Order: sequence, then C-alpha cells, then structure tokens
Amino acid sequence: MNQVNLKRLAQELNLAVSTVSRALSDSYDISEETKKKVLALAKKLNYQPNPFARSLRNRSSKTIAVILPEIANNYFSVAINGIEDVAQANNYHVLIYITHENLQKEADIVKLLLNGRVDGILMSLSGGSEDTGHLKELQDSKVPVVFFDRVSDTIETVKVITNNFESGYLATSHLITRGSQKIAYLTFSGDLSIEQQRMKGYMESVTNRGLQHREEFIVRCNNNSEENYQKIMELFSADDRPDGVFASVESLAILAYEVCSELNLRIPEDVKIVGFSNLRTASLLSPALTTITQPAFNMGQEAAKALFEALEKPHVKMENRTIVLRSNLIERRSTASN
Amino acid sequence: MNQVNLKRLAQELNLAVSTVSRALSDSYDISEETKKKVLALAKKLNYQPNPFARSLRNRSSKTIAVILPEIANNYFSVAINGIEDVAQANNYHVLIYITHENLQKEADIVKLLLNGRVDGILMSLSGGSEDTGHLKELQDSKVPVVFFDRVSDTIETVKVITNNFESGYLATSHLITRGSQKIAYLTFSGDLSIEQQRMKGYMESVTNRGLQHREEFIVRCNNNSEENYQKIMELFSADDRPDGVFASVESLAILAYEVCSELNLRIPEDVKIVGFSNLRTASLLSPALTTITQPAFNMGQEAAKALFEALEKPHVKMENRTIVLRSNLIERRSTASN
DNA sequence: TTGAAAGCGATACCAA
DNA sequence: TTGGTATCGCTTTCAA
Repeated sequence: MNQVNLKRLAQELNLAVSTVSRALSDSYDISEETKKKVLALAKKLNYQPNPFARSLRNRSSKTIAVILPEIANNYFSVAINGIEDVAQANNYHVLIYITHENLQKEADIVKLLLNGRVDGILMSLSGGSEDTGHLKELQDSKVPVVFFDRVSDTIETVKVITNNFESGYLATSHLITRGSQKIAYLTFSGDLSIEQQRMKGYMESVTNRGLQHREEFIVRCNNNSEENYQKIMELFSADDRPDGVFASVESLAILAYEVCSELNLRIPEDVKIVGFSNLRTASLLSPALTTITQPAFNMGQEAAKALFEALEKPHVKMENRTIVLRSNLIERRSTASN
Repeated sequence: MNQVNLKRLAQELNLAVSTVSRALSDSYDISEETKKKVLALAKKLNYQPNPFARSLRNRSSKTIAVILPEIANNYFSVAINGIEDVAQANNYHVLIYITHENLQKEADIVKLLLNGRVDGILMSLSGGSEDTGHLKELQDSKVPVVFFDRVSDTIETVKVITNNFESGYLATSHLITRGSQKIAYLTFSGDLSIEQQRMKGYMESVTNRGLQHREEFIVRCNNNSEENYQKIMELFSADDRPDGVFASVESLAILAYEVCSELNLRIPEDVKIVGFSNLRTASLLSPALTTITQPAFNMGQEAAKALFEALEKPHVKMENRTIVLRSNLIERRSTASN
C-alpha cells in the first residue's frame, strides 16, 4: 500500500528520514522552516506514526491493562470509567481483560502481559486463593502494578481500597441499632483480603454489641448464582432465621431481596438488609436499599494516577502504599426500625 | 536488561535466530530434535515473543478496539462482556475507548486507530450528528468496522441491532392496551438511527390506535441529567399531563420514576411506564419496571464474531449486512391496568 | 542544520 | 535441515 510513513514524507520533501523524524518531534536542531514544511505535509497526508515501530524502538507501549473479575457490575464499570478518564488524559490506551473469577485465566492473562505489551497494569483480583505464582512473577517483572478494590496482601505495591473493616463494622452496627439481633453475613469466596476485612468488621461489631456469633449465619457464596440463591433460601427458611442481613457484595443483596420476595418476608419488618453496592437505582428498589457505597470512579482514578506516577519514574521500585478512600453508608428503607 | 528474545535463545543453543524462530512456529523443515531443544529452553526461560516486533513485521496487531459512548451502563457493560468473550477465544486483545457522547472525542479516537494499532473496530456511535468525516475515513481505510446498537445508516458494513421499530411499536401498543391514552416519549438526542426507529414505532402505534399525536409529549433529552430531570418534571407538572410514558433509554425511565416519586404520582395508577432497559434489578424496583430488554451479551458476541470473520478474509470488502437480534418486552407492574 | 546508518525483535526469503 | 540477511517504521548516535 501507499502507506504514509517517514520514508514517504522524506522522499516527497527531499529530506532524510531522520530529519523528518526530528522535525516532527520538534527537535531544537531543526530549522523552523523545515519543521513547517514537514508538519504541513504530515498534516496533508494525515501521517500517523506506526505505533509498533515506535514501541519496539522506545520500549514503551503507551498502553496499560486493566484486569478485573467482571465488568457487568456497577462498581467495576464505573471504576473503569475513572481509569479511562485518567488514561485518556495521559494519551494512553487501555486494554481490558476479564477473568470471570477464574484464577487460571487471571494467571494466563498476567503471563501474556509480561512481554512488554503494556507499560503498567491495574488489577482487581479474582476470587479463589489469593496469592499464587503469577502475582509474584508480576512483582519480579519490570511491569508496575497497582491493585484496586480486591488487592493482594502479600504483593508490595500501591493499593487503592475503601475502608472495608470500618464499613463492615458500621453496616453491622447500623443493623443492630435499627433493631436486628440475629445478623447474617453474606460473602463471596472469603479468600480475598477485602472480604476478610469486611467480615472482621462484622464480627467485631457483633461481639462488641454483645450479640452471639453464629457460624450458620455466615453464608459463603460462589460464582454460581443459582447455588447462592439456594443457600440464601435455606438461611431464611430455617426456623431460627436471621432478622438482619449484611451482604458484602451487591449481587448477594439482590439475591436476598429475591428470596425475601419468594418467602413473603417483609423488608424491613421481618428482615433488614444492608449491602455493599453501587447500584444507581438502590433508592428505587422496593423497598429502597440501604447501601455502603464505594467511591468507584475515584478509586479507578486514584489507581490510574498512582500507576502513571510510577510510569514517570521507571527506575524507582513501586512503593508499598495503601490509599484508602472512604465508603458511605446511605440509609434507606430496607433498614428502617419497626 | 537480560531480555529473553530470539537472539538470546539462539546464542544459548548455538543456533541461528531464524532457526529458532521457525522451531517455535513449528515449521515443517526443522528437525524434531532441534524443535524440542528450542521449546525446552524457551519454556525454561519463559520466552514471550515481543508483540511489537511481531506486529511491525506482520502488520497485524491481534488487537481490536471497542469504541462506545459510555460504559457505566447495563447495556454496554454486558455487551463488552460478549465482545471480550469472543476476543479471548480468538486470542485477541481488546482496547476500550469511551467517547462520553462527545463527537469530537469520537473523531479523535477513530483517527488514532487508523495507523494499524488495531486490526478491527467495534463501535457504537456517540450521540450528536450521526455522520461525519471520521466515519467516512474509517470506511476508506483498511480497518474493518462493525457497528452495534447505535449504528450508522450511511456507512456500509456489518451492523448488529435490535428490532428497534417493532419494539417501539410494541411498547407503545402495550401502554395503550393497558389503558394509557396520552403517551409521552422520552428520547435522547434523536440524531441516531436507532432513536429514530424507536420513535417511528411509537408514532405509528399512536396513529394506528387512533390516538392524537402531541408534539409536547415528545421530550428530547441530552447528556445532562439535571436538565433532563427538569424537562421531565415540566412534562408531568402540566395540567394535561401524560398517563403513559415510553422511555427509549434506561436512564430516562429511571428519571421518570424519580420525578413521579417527587410529584407523588402513582405508578401505574396515574402514569404507566415502560422503558428500554437492561437493568438486572428492574423487577425489584418500586414498582417493578416493564422493560424492553435488548440481548446485550449476544449483540456484543455477534458483532465481535462478524468482525473476526472479516479479519479472516482481509481482502474482501465488508459486506453491508444488518443482523437483527430481537428484544423482549417483559411486562411488570409499572404498566398494570388500573 | 542535515544525512547516514545502526538497532529494536521477529519473520521470511534465498542460499548453502 | 540450517544459516545469513533484508525488512517492517521509527529513533538516535555519530558524522558531515
């Protein structure tokens, strides 16, 4: 094809390729006149530098990767928004990889990215055993990583999270204050650090408020929505069922609503519910759902900013720093007093 | 750095770079023995080919781009899921670009991608005047595009949409059947082909059922949520307010709910509402929202599949074909008869 | 101020 | 069956 590249520009202008290259990068030792001519022709022919040649030469891809467990989720999609925002401002490209909570897939993707395809990685861990080889490999590689939301405890780098322990404590205390005595906790795998923090908050609140800790009130869910529905159904069908529920994940709060509807349990009269959630329609649910809402957009932004800061100092090791952005408890009808 | 590249492998094995390259690509004219040795060392050193060198040489990036107006949206995030699914199966990488309904940004992004950075593009148009130079440029370039959902009327290529006209007709007829007589239509910019189709469906249903068409019942919204809220507020505050609303966009249905709540209008007794929506919690809203639901995941998949088919026949011009996937009307309480 | 040429890493052609 | 080398397009060092 009649590709527009430096050679082509150089030929048309009777200049050397190197001259054209320097003119385009506004090098100081090229005359104004030449620069003008070059820029004019480049514009006219709509010259776009070949990104691969550039990346190959410069060892920099102007691209970051975002690895996350899922995307059809109000938290993650908004977080991506924040990330993309910062990336566009820095003229970077954003690659997306979804692990679907599959650890093997996560490992494969990470391996795929260790060859320089991206300059940095933003990552939210898949469920399953947290720490495995691929994260170590990442850390040993030259590719900087910033974790957000579902962070790794063991890898030393920048992490952006919300105040999970406090939020768990707050949500549980809120339920107790509103009159719940038997509080269930719905959680995902339980391997993730953030889950553990939220649960610790729940436990500590239960204990501090003098309530009895009951193992059967902790429901560990998985990737299978139907199974989770069944588990929650069992929880609520028991004779001695909970009168309060703290869902550490949005989807589990929704399932709890569905189960209550199925069993004709009234919210909040029979069961009060609070959930971690970024659902924009939380206030329109029936009844409106009390939520712990994470600053998703901000978390994405901060994670991306931290990554770009690291990219500017390529020879400095990533510092081990945790940025905590506060979540908000937004009280609605699902936890009203009886 | 001590990068692992072909040269390094070749040196360690006392072979030529070209031999190593062919051994790794399982070329038939390399001896089994050599292949084994090469593969073993490559594995041991965790050799990953440099993607840029490869792309530069092969003129193929193994990457596609997805350009869309927004991502924090149940339709688009699920569609991306479908796209990513197919891309991963094809060992392709996915770049994401969000235009935020900004036509200029869309044009900039498209220009950025004409230099071979991606092998193909999946695109859902930003609002604003539909057809402008950047799309033409795209069509003239060698980069194949497939449109999904918000497609271009004028560019000839594969397009994946839902049955917009029919759905608009169906939604409106449904409102009429349930007793609405004065039906408002909430739409976005109105420039997009899909919006026009939906509106045509609405109009034709209104006319066919012998209702009066009223210009003031067509509310054209924009990117500004507060302004839209005001517009809808005015609509419902009028003496002769509508008793049925068809929202052609999810976010407008949500706004309608909020306005009704503010004005103490009962749904469905005072106003019935149906909206295009992929909200997973539609059934939990108060009241449950009747929706026209698009097969988002499928649409993403089909668009991606069509793109990959095109990528396999690089010298064939994209055919002008429209794939229509049907949306479903899911009836819920927001349109119950009085 | 400009030009020539080396080199980034992988591929493919031609030669041996 | 293997080796040598040109090439993709761009950047940068060295020379003029």
